[in-house]
Amino acid sequence: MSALAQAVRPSTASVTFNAFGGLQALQVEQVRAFWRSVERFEPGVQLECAPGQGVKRGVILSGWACEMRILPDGRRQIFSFLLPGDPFLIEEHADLGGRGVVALTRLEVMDWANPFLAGAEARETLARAMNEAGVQKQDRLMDQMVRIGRLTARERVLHLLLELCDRLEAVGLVRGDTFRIPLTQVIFADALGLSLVHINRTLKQLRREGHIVLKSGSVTLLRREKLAGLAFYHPPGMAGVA
Amino acid sequence: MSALAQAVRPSTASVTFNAFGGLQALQVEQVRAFWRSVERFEPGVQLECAPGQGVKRGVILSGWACEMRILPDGRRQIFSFLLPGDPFLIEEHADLGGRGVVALTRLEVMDWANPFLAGAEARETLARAMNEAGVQKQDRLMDQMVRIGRLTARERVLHLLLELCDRLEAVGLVRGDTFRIPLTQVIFADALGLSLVHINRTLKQLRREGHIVLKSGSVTLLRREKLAGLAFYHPPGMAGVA
DNA sequence: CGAGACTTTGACCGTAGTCAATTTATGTGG
DNA sequence: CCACATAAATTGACTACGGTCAAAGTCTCG
Repeated sequence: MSALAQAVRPSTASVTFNAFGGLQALQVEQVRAFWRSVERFEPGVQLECAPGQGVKRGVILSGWACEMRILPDGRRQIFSFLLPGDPFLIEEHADLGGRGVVALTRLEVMDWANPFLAGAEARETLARAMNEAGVQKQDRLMDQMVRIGRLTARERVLHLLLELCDRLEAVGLVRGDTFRIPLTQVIFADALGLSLVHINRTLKQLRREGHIVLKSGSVTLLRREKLAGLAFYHPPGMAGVA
Repeated sequence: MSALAQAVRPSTASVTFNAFGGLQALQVEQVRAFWRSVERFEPGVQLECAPGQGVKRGVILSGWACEMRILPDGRRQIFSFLLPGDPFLIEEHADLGGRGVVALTRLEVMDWANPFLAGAEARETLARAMNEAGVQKQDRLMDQMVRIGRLTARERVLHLLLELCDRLEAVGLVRGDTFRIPLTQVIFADALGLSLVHINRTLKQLRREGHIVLKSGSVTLLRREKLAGLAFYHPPGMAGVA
C-alpha cells in the first residue's frame, strides 16, 4: 500500500546488496552515495540538525524514534513514534517550546536530501510518498490527541497498539498479529499521558482478559477487529466506517 | 509582529470602506471580489468544502471556530481554536477519522484562494504569512498535546487562557490583560480533556485565588508572567527561555 | 414571563497517581 | 558460566484528582 515502503524497504535493505554483481558503475556510485547518507544513533540520543542549516530532513531506515517535549518540571510528553520508513523533519531551535526527536533504539537514518535514487521520476515518487506520509502523520497526531484527551487507560493502550500494528504491517514488520515493540513501559506512559505504574496494571489487565500477549518485547493482538471496536480505533486510509 | 494581522485586520475591516470615495474602478472591483469571497456561518455549523473540490482554504475574518473530532460514543475532543486572522484548511472526506471544523460563534470566513488583494507581491506576502501561521499552528498542536497529556486541570486552564490571550493580542483583540472569550465551559472541557463540572470548579478556584477575573464572557489574566510560570506556559515565537 | 441553554454546587465514586518495596530481566567483567 | 550491577517490570497500600449524577440557580432571548 505505501509507496514509501516499497521505495525504501527498511530492515531488508541488505537484500539489495546481494545483487551487487550485476551493478553498473553508476549504480555503484549510487550505492556509495546511499551509504554516505546513512547516519547512526544510539538509544536516548537526540537527533539534531547541523547548526546553521535550519532544517534536517530524513527517513528512518531501522529502529524506533519519537518526537517529544520535556517540561522544566521533568514531565515528558511523547507526541509520536517514528518507525522504519517514516520521514521526519528537525528544526534548529526547536528544543524547548518545540519538539525534539530522540532515538528510542539503535537507529539508522538516511538524509532525505541525498540523491541516492536514480532518475528524476524515482525521486519524485519518493517525494510524493513523503508528502502522503506527512498527511497521514497529521491524522495520527489527531488520533494521539483523542487518545490522551478522551480515552480511558485501557482504550489508550489498545488504540496505540493497534496503530503501531497497522503502521508496522505497512512496512512488513508484522507476522500474523505479532510484532516487536522496543518500548519500555515508561515510554508507553509518556506517550499516553499515564503513569508508569498504571500502564503496567493496564497491560496486566489486557493480558488477563486475553486481549493481548506480551512476551519479551513482542506483542500479539488477539482479535484485532474486536479490539478496534473497544478502543474506537479507526484504521488509517479509509474513512467513513463508523 | 504578525504580517497576517496587518494584511487582514479582522473586525476592523469595515474601516477600509470608509474611504470608498477615493477608490478607483479597479479598487472597487477588488472590494467586490473581496465581499464575494466572504462566507458566513452560524454557531454550531460545520464548515465543509464544496463536494468534488478536494480542499477548501480560508481565513477567519471574525468569530471563533474550532477543529475537533467526535467519537461514535459522543465524546468530543477539540484540537485547536481558530481565531480571527487564522488560516484553515478543510479536506473533503475528513469527517470521521479526521478533523471537522465547526463554528463556535457567528463566523465570517474569507476564501483564501480568491485574489482580492492587488499585486503579486501583496499576495505573496499573504502566502508567506499563511505559511508562518501554519508553522505556529503546528507548535500549538504540541502545546495542546502537552496540556491534555501532562498538565493538571489548573495548569491546563491557565495554559490555554495564556495561549488565547497571546494569540488575540497579536491581532489586537486584547485590552490590557482582558479579552473576550465566546466559549461555554463545555467547549473548554472538550478542548482540555476534562469534564464540564471540573472545568467549572477549576475556574472557580482560579478566581478565588485571584489569578483570573471572569465576567460575562470576558477574561482578565492577573500577573501573566506569574501565571505563565505556574502553567509552564511558553510564549510563542522566542524559544530557549527556560 | 417562560423556555432553553449555561453555570454552579453538593455528594459520592472511581480511575489513575504516588510511594515504596520486591521480583525479574539484561548485561558485564571475572 | 557465574556473580554482581543496573535497568525494567511488578505488586501492594494508600491517596487524590477528576468524573458522574442530580439538583438548583442564572442568564438570554423571544
